[in-house]
Amino acid sequence: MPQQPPLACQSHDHQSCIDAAILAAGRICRERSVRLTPLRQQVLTLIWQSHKPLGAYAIMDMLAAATTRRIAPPTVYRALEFLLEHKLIHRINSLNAYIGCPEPENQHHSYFLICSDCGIATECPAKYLAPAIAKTAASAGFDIDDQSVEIIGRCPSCRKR
Amino acid sequence: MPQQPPLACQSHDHQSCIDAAILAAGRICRERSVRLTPLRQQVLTLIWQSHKPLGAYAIMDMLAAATTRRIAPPTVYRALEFLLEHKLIHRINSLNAYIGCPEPENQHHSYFLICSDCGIATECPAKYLAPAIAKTAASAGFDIDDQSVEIIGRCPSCRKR
DNA sequence: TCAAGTTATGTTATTGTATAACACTTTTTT
DNA sequence: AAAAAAGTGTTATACAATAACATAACTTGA
Ligand SMILES: [Zn+2]
Ligand SMILES: [Zn+2]
Ligand SMILES: [Zn+2]
Ligand SMILES: [Zn+2]
Repeated sequence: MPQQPPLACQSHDHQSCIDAAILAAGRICRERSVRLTPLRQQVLTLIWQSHKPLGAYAIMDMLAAATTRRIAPPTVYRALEFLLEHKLIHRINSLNAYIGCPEPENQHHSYFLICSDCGIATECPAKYLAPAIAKTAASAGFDIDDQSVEIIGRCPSCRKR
Repeated sequence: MPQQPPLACQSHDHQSCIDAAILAAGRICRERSVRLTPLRQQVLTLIWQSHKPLGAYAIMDMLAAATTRRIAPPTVYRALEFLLEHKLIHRINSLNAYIGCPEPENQHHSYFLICSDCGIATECPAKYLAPAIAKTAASAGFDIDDQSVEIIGRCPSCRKR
């Protein structure tokens, strides 16, 4: 089996990840006639500071630090809600945290590999998972609305150490 | 594909689900020389009152109602921790809720089908999912520690209506 | 059997996560 | 410009989980 360590686990030009995410968000919002307001863009940018899922309260603190005034939870949660709705970010249920979607323009389900060592979470290919989930649900007569797959373990980089 | 609606979604003799769970829990605890105290058994029984995942605070309220005195969170969380440790219950991350394991004596990963209509959650067969997850992780060079699969949708009973 | 050690539960306080309700401002529409 | 809609601010509160320490109950081994 060919091993393909996720980009996020390798050292890479991360600024281009951020730039691409902001550009894509702009395109999507323009296309859908919804507003990528300064606050929403700022939250998205904060989330994209790394490939590690970020909690709502961490985002709150970063916003407060950046603007030098208090930011209340609803402000953050509304921005998160918007970003989730347009699939610009995903929620990692097992961590109560949020992470940027690297391909918001391609509709897809998000399956995650999460390293418990370095904290990086990466979306993993649907190749095997999507059909397995479809078959599992079908065999039980279930209609799928949404799905959450979170695989916790150690990423290739952390395994080496 | 043969359709096999989960037992939990059909009308069935649920008392026998409860009895079986308590019996199995007793066997397991005896075998491992750990104590299924009255509190732990009571919490397990409450969780088994239905096939719907139950939140910690709901359990707290039910305990308080049953004993007519206040029960504090740690009391419940410690019981939950014990039951989780021995795999007598599972946690549903997307709901912050807990559900009984129907086969605690067979070691297995727990994959869930959750009906957003009636609230019932059922463990689904690992047949397709386990190898798909293994392949996905292997192809990314990940070492798996733990996994969480939660498929949200509509169960066969709710689809009919 | 009784003291010592261990395990379990009680209690109070606090931290972390998320939403409700209402006020105010900005943007869009007519 | 007025009305409507969308977004943000603010306060309060609900829900989820843990920390720290006190007390009670069981186990163990002289
Ligand atoms: Zn990057
Ligand atoms: Zn790692
Ligand atoms: Zn049943
Ligand atoms: Zn249902």
